[in-house]
Amino acid sequence: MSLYIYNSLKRIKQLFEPLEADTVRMYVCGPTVYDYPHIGHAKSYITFDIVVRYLRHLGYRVKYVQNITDVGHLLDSGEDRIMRGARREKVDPMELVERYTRAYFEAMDALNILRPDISPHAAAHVPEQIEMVEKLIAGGYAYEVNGSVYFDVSRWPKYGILSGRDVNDQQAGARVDVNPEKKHPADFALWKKADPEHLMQWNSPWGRGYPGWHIECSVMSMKYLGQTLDIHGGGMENQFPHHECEIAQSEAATGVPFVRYWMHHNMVLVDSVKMSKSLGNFTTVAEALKKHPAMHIRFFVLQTHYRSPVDFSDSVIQSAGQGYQRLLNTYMLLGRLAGSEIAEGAPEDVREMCRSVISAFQDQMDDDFNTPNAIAVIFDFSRQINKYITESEKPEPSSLALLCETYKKMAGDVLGLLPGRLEEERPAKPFIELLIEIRRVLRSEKNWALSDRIRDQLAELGVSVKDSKNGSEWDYQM
RNA sequence: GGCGGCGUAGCCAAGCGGCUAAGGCGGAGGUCUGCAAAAUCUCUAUUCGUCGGUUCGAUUCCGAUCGCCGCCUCCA
Repeated sequence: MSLYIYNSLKRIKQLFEPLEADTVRMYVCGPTVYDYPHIGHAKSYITFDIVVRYLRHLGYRVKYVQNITDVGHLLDSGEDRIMRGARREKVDPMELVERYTRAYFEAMDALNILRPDISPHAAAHVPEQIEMVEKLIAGGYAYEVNGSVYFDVSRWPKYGILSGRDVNDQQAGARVDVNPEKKHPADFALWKKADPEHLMQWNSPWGRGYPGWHIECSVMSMKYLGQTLDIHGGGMENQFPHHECEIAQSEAATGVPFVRYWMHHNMVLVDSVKMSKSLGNFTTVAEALKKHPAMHIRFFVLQTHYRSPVDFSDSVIQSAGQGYQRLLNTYMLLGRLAGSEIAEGAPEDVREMCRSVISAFQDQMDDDFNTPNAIAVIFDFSRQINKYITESEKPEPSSLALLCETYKKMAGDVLGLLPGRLEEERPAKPFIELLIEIRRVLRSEKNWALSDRIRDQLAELGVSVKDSKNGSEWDYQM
């Protein structure tokens, strides 16, 4: 089977074929760095992390660009988000940007989200944005009014192609007051005139000002990926107007298709209502990480398809965490048993089992990144492995190594759900092993009281001990 | 008003024309075990918001209806 992606532009799943055979050019709308990242960001970037990882797993060279918005993204009040943040924290706008860009990457790193290959800042690409605005004016697609430049939607009949809207059916001013400078309420700003007190402003052919929000994505994506992108991703709430505007301005400027596959993920809800900063009901990633291990959050997100909304609550993440722990236990068991064995020469029946599991896994991922089903495949695999290990007298070392490798490929490389190294830094290891050894003697003497006490106290210190006929296993608890 | 999405077991969640409606959590019982944990086995939706229609056949398609949610100038 081949990879099919749900293309929001066509509203169907389509066979994925990049423009250039082995390379995928992918752009995802990044954060506006004026506050701490929240779990909505987590869902978004986990979603596209999976896309990147899976495409790489399939052998593509993926060039992944994700912008950092640090200018021009306004609040409904018309205030620039960055300036609002800077005022709130009494720092320079660019200090604020630096602060929250770091916070953003720290949060994403914690969730095991691979960093983009390029993270361009909007404020660092103002000349390019001015250039594109000039091009649009020259082409007759934009007009200047009083130092601001607007895209003329009437000159672009295809406006609405992505969101399926007719601009004339929309409620002008539904949320933000209509700007009288515009010829049509649907026209959108490419360049905005700046008041003298506006902290972020640049010289332009139209006077001092700053770029509109949509233009940065067009400019930076095309600068680093070329005029036609294979994949452009983002949240559903940005489908209109943001992505619609990107298409209009990009295609008006270049005359070629801007994006071949549009991917939109669904929202995070809290008590069934959208979580957003404007509603004030958001949970930051840092807060969530205090309550839940990062992998539990990641697993929780991946147990829902990316085009479905996810209702965030502590109890559902805990439930997900229980399931995750089972998957992790199998992996740790395999890791311990396989040690440094190599998979070379594993018997045919085990090879066959791994082949069919990988194939089932890929079938699910090929179907528009169906991670819930892909995880179900791993649960089945986990059960098979546990049975194999308990039922065989002495499991084949090469088989164990192959199973471990296969497990890691799916759960680790593609889904990003496994710890990087099984043997973390363990300064306490020799001491724990000493206790385990003492406990072994106590148990052989049937001194249950003391051996149980050691087990209980180790548990309190974060070390779980599991006894079996063949001795005791221990591990750090997640 | 316009555009779009969603309603599947106690909870989370796949499936979207036809095998017994995946998987996870929780629950019940069994195996293993000094106990605990882990692991494993069995059971846990005659039914997919409601009502019609199309069809040999619908959770899946169409229509209506109820409920929930998102977007409509700049929220991941």
